[in-house]
Amino acid sequence: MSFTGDYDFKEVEKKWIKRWEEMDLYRFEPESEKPIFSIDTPPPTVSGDMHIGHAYSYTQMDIMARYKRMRGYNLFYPWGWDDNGIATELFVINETGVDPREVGRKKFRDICIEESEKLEENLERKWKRIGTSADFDLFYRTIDERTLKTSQKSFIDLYERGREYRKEAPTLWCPHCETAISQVETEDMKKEGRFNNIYFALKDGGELVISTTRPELLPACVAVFVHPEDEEHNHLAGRKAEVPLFGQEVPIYEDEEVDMDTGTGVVMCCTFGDQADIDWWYAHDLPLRIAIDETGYMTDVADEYEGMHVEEAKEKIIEDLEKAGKLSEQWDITHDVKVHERCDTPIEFLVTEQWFIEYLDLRDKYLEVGEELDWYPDHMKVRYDNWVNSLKWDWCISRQRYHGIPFPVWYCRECGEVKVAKEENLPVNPLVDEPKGGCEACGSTDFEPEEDVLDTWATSSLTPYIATRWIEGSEIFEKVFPFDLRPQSHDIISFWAFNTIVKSLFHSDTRPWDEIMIHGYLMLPGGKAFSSSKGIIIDPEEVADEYGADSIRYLAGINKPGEDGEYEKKWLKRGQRIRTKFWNAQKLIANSLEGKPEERPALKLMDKWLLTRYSELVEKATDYMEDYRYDKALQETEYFLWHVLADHYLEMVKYRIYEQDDEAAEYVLYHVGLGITKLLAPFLSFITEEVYDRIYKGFQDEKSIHVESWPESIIKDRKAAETGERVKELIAEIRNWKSDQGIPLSDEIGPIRLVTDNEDMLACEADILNTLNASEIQILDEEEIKEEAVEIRPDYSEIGPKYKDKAKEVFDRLEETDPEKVRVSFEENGSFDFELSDGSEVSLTEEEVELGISKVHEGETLDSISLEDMVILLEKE
RNA sequence: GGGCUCAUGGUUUAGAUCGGUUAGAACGUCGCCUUCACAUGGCGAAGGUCGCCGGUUCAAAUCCGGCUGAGCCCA
Repeated sequence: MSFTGDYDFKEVEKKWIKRWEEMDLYRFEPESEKPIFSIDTPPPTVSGDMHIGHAYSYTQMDIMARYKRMRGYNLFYPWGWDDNGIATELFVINETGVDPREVGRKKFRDICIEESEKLEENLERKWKRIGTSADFDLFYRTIDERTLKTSQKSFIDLYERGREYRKEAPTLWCPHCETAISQVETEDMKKEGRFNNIYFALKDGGELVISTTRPELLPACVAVFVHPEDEEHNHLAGRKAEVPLFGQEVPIYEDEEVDMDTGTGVVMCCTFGDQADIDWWYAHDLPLRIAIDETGYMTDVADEYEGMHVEEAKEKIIEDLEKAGKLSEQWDITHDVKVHERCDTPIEFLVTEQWFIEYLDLRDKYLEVGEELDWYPDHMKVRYDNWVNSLKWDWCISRQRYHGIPFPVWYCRECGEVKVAKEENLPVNPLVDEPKGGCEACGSTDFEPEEDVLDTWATSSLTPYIATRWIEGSEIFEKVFPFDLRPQSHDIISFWAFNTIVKSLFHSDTRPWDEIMIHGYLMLPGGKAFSSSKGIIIDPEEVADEYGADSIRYLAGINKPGEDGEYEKKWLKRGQRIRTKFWNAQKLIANSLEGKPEERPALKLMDKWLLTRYSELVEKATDYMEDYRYDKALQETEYFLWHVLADHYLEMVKYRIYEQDDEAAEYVLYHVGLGITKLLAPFLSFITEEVYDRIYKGFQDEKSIHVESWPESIIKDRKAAETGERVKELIAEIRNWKSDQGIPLSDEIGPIRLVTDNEDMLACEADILNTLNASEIQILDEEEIKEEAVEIRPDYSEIGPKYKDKAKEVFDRLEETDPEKVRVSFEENGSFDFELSDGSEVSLTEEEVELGISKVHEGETLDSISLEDMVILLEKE
C-alpha cells in the first residue's frame, strides 16, 4: 500500500467538511431499531460572533456524541439557536442602531429575526468548521413558530392547572430612557452622595435614627430594619415607628442582611430603593408605596411634594426635615450606585402586574430529580441542591422587553377578567391578534393585550420539548423523551438545568434527562472570559485555519471536564504534534500492509505484548468515556500511540516488515493501527477520517470512521505482557546508552551481555538484535561477575507497619549503613541485624530491604545498566 | 455574607476515590544526535519547602481541622 507525503490539514479539513455534508452522516433515523442516545444540546445565544470558548465547550459535547455514535447508538443530537431575548435584542440594537421604541415592536421583531438569521448562517459555518456532528436537520430557533407554540402551550397548561398568577412586582426601570431594563444591562458606578441621619418617632415613646442616602424615598418607606445582633437597636424589633413629614406608621423588623456598620445601623425599607428593599418586601410581605413615577417625578404618595423631580424633592425634604428638627446629621460619601449601562442614569424600580409560576411547594420533587440524575462531574449536584434549598419566592416569568415570546393573554377592558388563548389557535400575538370569543365573565369583546414577553428561561427550559416536536404530538417525542444527556455550563445550573427540570415535572411528571454533563469555560490567559456580546473574541475559524480544527478539538478534549481551561497556543501546538506523530506512524503502517489480515497468524511474543497493552488501553479508554472522562481517555490513547506503539513496537517491528513479509506483524499493525484511529476519531475527527479513507476503508464495511464501531479488546496475555515489558525496557535502555555514547542507533554494536535468572526474553532475541543492531546476546553466569551493593532501598510498606514508632530509627540507621555491609550480611547470615537505641533487636530480611546491586565483569571495563531483574553489560566504545 | 471549585518546578498540569520506593508529563530553557514513518523527530540535563498553620499516623501532595489567595454562582 502506498502512502506518502506530509499531512495538509487545511486541504483535508476543508474536504471532509464538504464530504461529510454530502454523506449525510449525522442524520437521526426515526425508523431505526438501534438504541437511541439523545442529547439536549444547548442552543448557542445569537448575540455576536462565535468565539474559541464556544469551540471548546461544544467540542467537549461533540466528543461524547461521536463516541456514542461509534458505540452504535442512533443519535438524536439536534441543533438550535437561542435568538429570543435580551442578548439578541441588544446585539441587534448595537448592530443596526435601530431604536425599538421608534420603529415599534412588530417592526423591531422583524429586524431582530432578519439580523439573527443572517448571523446564524455564519455561526453554522463556524460550528461545522470545528467538526460539530449535530444533526442540523433537527433544527429549531427559540423564536420560530414551533417554539412559540411550544412555549405558549406550556403557559396555557400551567395556567389551567392553577399554577400561574399575577401580582404586582418591581422591575428595573431607567427613568432617562423610559424603558424597562434587565439586570445584565446595569452596572455599578461610583457616585458622590450624602448620608442623612433622620429621627423617626417610636409609636410607644422615644425615637430612633435611621441612615439613608435617599430621603426623597421617605414617602415610600414601609418598614425599618435592624440587625438581630445589634445590641444597641435589637430591642426595637416588634415595635412601630412613624415616618417624619409623611406620618405613616411602619413596623420594625430584624434581619441579618442589615449592615450594622453603615451609618447608625438602622435602615429604612422603601418600595423601592435597591435590591435589598425588594428582598425584604417579598420576605416580609410588605405593602407597596410608590413615590416615584416612570419619568422620575414624585407621585401623590409624596403629598405636597407631588409633581417635583426627585432631585428637587430630595432638596426640599431635607430642608423641611431640618426645619422640623428631624435631621440629625449629614456627611458626604462615595458609594456604588446601579446605573443603566447605556446612559449612566441611576436605575429606579417600577411596579407592574406580572406573571408568576407558583412552584415552591415542589422543592422536594426537585431535590428528588437532582438525586436521580447522574451528574458529571458529580460535585456539580451540590450547586443544584443549594439553589433549590435557597429558593425564596415564585418564578417571575414576565419581562418588559420587545423581542421575545408573547404571552397568549388578553384582559377584558370591562371586568378585568384574564383571557387565555386556546391551544388550537397557537401561536398568537395578542398585540396583533384578537382573542376568539368574548369574555367568559361578562361577555365583552373589548380586550387589552398583555404587552410583556415571557422570560427566556420559560422558553429555553422547554428545549427537550421543542427539539422533539412535542407540540405536534410527534412520535419522536414519545421515542426520545426523557433525553439521555443534557450538556451545559456550570453558571446556569440554577437557570437552565433547574427550570428545565421544573417544566418537565409539570408537563411530563418525570425528569427531562438521565445524565447531565457540566462543562467549564475556556478563559483568556489571566482568567478573563470570552464574550460574544462584549466583543471579547478569538475567532475559531481563524484558529482552525492556522492550527487546524483537530488542534482545537485536542485542546477541548485534553482539558478536565467541568473545569475552566486556559486558552494557550501550546495546547494547539501539542495538538499538531500528536497529529503529525499519528500521521507518520500510520504512514509506516500503511507501507507495511498488503491488505487486511483476516485470520490471526501465529504471533510472536512482542506481538502479544503490544496487543495486550492495546487491549488494556481500549478497556481503560472505554471506561473513561463511559464516565465522561474523555480527557483521561485521550491522555491514555496519546501515551499509547507515542510511547508504546511508536517509540517501541514500530522500532522493533521494522526489521520484520522491511526484510520479510511478516504476517503476524501485519496482523498487529492493521488492527492496532485501525483501533488507534478509532480511539482518536472523537477527538481528531478530521485526520482520523483521512487516514481511514486512505488505509482502512477499502477493507471495512463503513463509509466513514465516524460510523465505525468502537474498538474492542483483542487479546490479553499477562505472561507475554510481562516479558514483553522487560524486553521493551532492555531495548530502550540500550538505545539510551547508544545515544549517550554518541553511537547512531543504526550503527552496529558488539555483544550484549546479560546477567539474569530470567531468560524468557531470549524468545525475543531476534527483536533485540535487529532493533539494536547488535551482534549477539551472551548470558553470563553470576560467578563471572563481581557483585557490589551500591544502594539500600528499604520497603517502607513492610518495615513501617512491623516496627511502628521505631520505624523511623530503622530507616535512619539504614541510611547511614554501607550497602556492602548489608549485602555481605545477607549473604552470610540471611539477614541484617542491629540494635536500636532502646536496646531492642532489629532483624531485616531481603524481602524488607532491597539492594541496588552493581555487577562488574572481571578484567573488562564494561558499562553496566541495572534493571529490576537483570544487569546489562556493554563494551565501552 | 453564603455555596461550589481551584492552589504541585519559569508556565500549564497528572497524581488525591485507595497514605508507602526516586511526585509523572507537556511547554519553555540548556546540551548532544541527521538513524531508512516522523528534526512538527530522538536522547539527556537543570529546575519542586506539593499555598500557609496545626492534627491523625511508624509514614501525608494524599486523610482531618483552621487560615490565605483566585475563579464562578447566589445574595
